[in-house]
Amino acid sequence: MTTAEHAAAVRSPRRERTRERLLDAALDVFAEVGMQATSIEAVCEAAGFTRGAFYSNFASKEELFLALMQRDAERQLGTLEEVVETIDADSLTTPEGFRAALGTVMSAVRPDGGARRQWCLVAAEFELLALREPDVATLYLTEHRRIRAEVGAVLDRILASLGLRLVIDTPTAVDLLLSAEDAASRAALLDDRSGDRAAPPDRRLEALVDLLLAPPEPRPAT
Amino acid sequence: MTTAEHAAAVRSPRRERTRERLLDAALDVFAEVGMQATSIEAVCEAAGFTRGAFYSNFASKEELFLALMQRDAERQLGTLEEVVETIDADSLTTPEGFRAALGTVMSAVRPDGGARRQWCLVAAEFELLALREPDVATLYLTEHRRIRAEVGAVLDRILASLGLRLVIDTPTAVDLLLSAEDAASRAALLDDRSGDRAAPPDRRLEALVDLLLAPPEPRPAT
DNA sequence: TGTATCGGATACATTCCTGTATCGGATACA
DNA sequence: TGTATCCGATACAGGAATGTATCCGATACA
Repeated sequence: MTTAEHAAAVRSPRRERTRERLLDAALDVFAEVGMQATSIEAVCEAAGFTRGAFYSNFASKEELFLALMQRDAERQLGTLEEVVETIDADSLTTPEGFRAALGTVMSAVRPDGGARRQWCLVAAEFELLALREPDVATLYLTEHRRIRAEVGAVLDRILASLGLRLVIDTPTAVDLLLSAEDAASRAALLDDRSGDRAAPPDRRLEALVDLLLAPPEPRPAT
Repeated sequence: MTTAEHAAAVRSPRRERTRERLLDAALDVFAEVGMQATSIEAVCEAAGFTRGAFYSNFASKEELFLALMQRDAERQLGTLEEVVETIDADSLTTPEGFRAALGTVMSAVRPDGGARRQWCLVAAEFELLALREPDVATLYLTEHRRIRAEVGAVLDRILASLGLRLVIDTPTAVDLLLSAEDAASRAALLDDRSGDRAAPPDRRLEALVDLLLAPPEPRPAT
């Protein structure tokens, strides 16, 4: 603990490098076998260090995990802001533009490609940890509120430039969008993992966007 | 392993009782500290047994966990069917009736009260396990498909008796409803855990129902 | 290039958990 | 009530991960 406080204070380039390597390795290993199931030893081995290096940088496995979450949250917010620039460049005039822009935003918030799986798994574990430990809960919440606020602001800007407003308030819409996105990502990974190649594509997000944007009147049954 | 296969075959009342007690204890402990973090020893202690009892009933901690998930899935489907009976008794003629009936269905699928927290935590861990191990994934998926199918059937019946149909297809609507419900539950637990008493109530589900049921035209910005 | 400091490696003691083999008491049935 | 069977308790051996104390080599700076 004293060691870790020391490490937090002193910032040498060498320290920073091994911290990064440890965090990268942790992401891999945590995603593969789960954070609870991974030993500190396993992370160190994956990073090419011994436990000595670990204990001179982190006090515990949980501290490492939280550091990882924080780092990646920063990165996400960064890419989100980058993407927002891109959107501003477009001239948004049609609902199609809205859909495209929203898709861009969502894919910025939730990474894709190989990192998507890792992100999904580790984020789920972060939430799980937050559901149990109050300290982690507040950390998790503040982080997520930042992202939700950012997405909400972007959404508002897009809508304003389109001259539209949604049926429901923006924060709730953002909640719905993000939770649908998360659920859809996990469902896709589940289908993939179960070897179910014939799984139907997930229509959740598109359907939700349709509902939010251009909802027709309910029709009598045919 | 041989022991467990034996146990699976033989069904004495005594065995059944200790199995139940072990499962109940497992639910408590798993929910409290997480399934990976709990030792078999801890479950046995909570159940008032020693590890000898455990190993004569289950082969591994994972087998125990899966048995628990299966038992509670059965129970959920059971209560869901009970609730469906209740709904049929009502005379559904108004959209308000729809909202009320849908609420009943949702609360049947996702238990409330003290069990809600436990269910949330353990279900999240189940999903996480499924995201990693293919066997668990197929198990998880078949189970969830049963529930989704059941909820979808109920939804269709309700809509038919109202003479309405939704803007989007029922399966997608069910997916949206269930994932919104799950996300809202978790968010509520998170707020609770972080001690955030001033957290605004979650409007996700209501908003989604509104969107699904009586969506007005998008309005120009004021 | 010499040197002091920093940081990762090594070794060790400790703790906890697991799985199995065996024992003894409870239970069900005549 | 007697008895055979079943099942949970006990004891033991082995393994694995943790945290710490210490050491030594690399790095940065004069």
